[in-house]
Amino acid sequence: MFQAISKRSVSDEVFDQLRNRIVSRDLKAGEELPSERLLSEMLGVSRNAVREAIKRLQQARLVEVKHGGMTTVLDYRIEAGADLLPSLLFDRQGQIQVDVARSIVRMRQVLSPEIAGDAAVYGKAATADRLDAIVDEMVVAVAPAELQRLAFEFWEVLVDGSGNIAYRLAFNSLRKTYEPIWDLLTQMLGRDLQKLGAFRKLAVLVRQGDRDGAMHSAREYIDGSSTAIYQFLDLYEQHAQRVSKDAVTEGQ
Amino acid sequence: MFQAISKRSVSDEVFDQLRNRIVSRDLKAGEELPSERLLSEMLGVSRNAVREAIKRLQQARLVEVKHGGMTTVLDYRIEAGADLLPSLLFDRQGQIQVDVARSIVRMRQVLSPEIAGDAAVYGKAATADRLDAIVDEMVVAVAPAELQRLAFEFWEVLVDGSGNIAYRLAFNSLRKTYEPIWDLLTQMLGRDLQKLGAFRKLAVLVRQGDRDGAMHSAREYIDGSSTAIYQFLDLYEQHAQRVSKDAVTEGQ
DNA sequence: TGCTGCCAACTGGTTCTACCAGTCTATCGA
DNA sequence: TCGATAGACTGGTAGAACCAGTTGGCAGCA
Repeated sequence: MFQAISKRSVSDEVFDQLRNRIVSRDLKAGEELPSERLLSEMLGVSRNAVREAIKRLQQARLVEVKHGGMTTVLDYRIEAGADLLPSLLFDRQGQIQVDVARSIVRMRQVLSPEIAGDAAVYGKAATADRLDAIVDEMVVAVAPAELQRLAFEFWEVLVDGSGNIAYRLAFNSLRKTYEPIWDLLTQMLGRDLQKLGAFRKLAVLVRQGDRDGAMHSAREYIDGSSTAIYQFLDLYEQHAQRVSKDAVTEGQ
Repeated sequence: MFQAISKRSVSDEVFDQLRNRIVSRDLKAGEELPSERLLSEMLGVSRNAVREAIKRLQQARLVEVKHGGMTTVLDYRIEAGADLLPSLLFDRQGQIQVDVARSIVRMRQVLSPEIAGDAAVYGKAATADRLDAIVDEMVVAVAPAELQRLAFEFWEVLVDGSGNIAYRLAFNSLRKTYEPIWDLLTQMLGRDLQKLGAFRKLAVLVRQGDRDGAMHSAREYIDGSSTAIYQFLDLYEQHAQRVSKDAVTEGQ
């Protein structure tokens, strides 16, 4: 009914604005940011807020700060970490960057079988128990949104079971990236989420410690759902091109 | 001879201290941080510096800040991104966290063949040219350190060639993680870096657009160097256990 | 008794001002 | 011409004052 009011802080606003200008190449690598005092004046905020934003840009390795000198923009493709992905997924018009989306899906596609395999080897009975419990919930779930939530939780448990902290943190970054298009994903994955047999089978293989079996089974499922997303992205791309072409035509 | 004096800013110091307390479970998930005013008093710094540090913790998803309420610690294993890896690699005594290191090597091992395969498909001639140029340099390189630099640059070019921004940013995170143990890596990889034939072959396969060949060749090489690292980590682990056991014995 | 509303004492959010500490450059003197 | 230096930038730090949410207790009313 009512939804919480999002009250973004001033420094968050400054951070977003600067970050967007950097990832959109509006501010190119090597260029210098205006001085803190100038920025605070231009944006109508305190120098404090600007400093907090720049500290965060520095942490994200989007800029380099030098005491006494100017703050310069870095090449985010070389320096930035996976935490930048969410802000790369959409362009300034709010359109999905199809190549970015494809990259993310591909990485998930590649990592998932390995995660399942490692979970089969290193996961304890507790992992298999949790997986079974989730599948049990999926069986009685009706709403696609609920099914999707459980499916993603299934993978989170597998990631946990793999005992690999690098997988875990990388998956966290991916999760943060597709959270904004959660509902869209529900539509894309509709059919694949119905394949409860695949989930059940995977849970069994993990319990049996069958590395190859789990990998194969995981690959089979994840390839399917990845293909569904790729197909959507292809359509989205064609649609976006057609729209932008129309816009050009109208402009003439 | 002389090395630059690291003049860490106050807020960096505060950030590091709080982050370390969180990743070492000294501050557990759900616990509350002292208020900004109290923290600034305890640490003997301005509230300004504390705020900058907390803003960064917030960005790293290590804490949750609520206007009017207390700032609480989050579970970094669930929330944090891959950028946290560097600070997980060492414990408080400066010892390598072997399981974290293994995780990172494993992820690199899994991603690398896929990256090589994608680079073979999506990389242009320019990618193959750059790879050849690097191998040419490797042939005349003598110092192991120089060889290692070139080998890692080789992989960076492959990641670029794959055209996958998610791979790119994930690799950036991994790179930042093993930068602190760069010299140690030189020792571990000594023999594998001599395998110039493997690099040359990979470059050729990428130029030919041979996806499966590039993947296979990359897997062959990366499995070898990964094994070398795993073996070192096993020894390191045994040594660390022996030392800690001795320490206990001495304490008796 | 139990609910409502308000107030006080916290919390983080924001803005100033003043000053410290590096870096760069133009200018002046040897 | 060269080099030292003064001044005008840059970011770094501190502190005070105030705004803005949250919480809990207390007074007052039903």
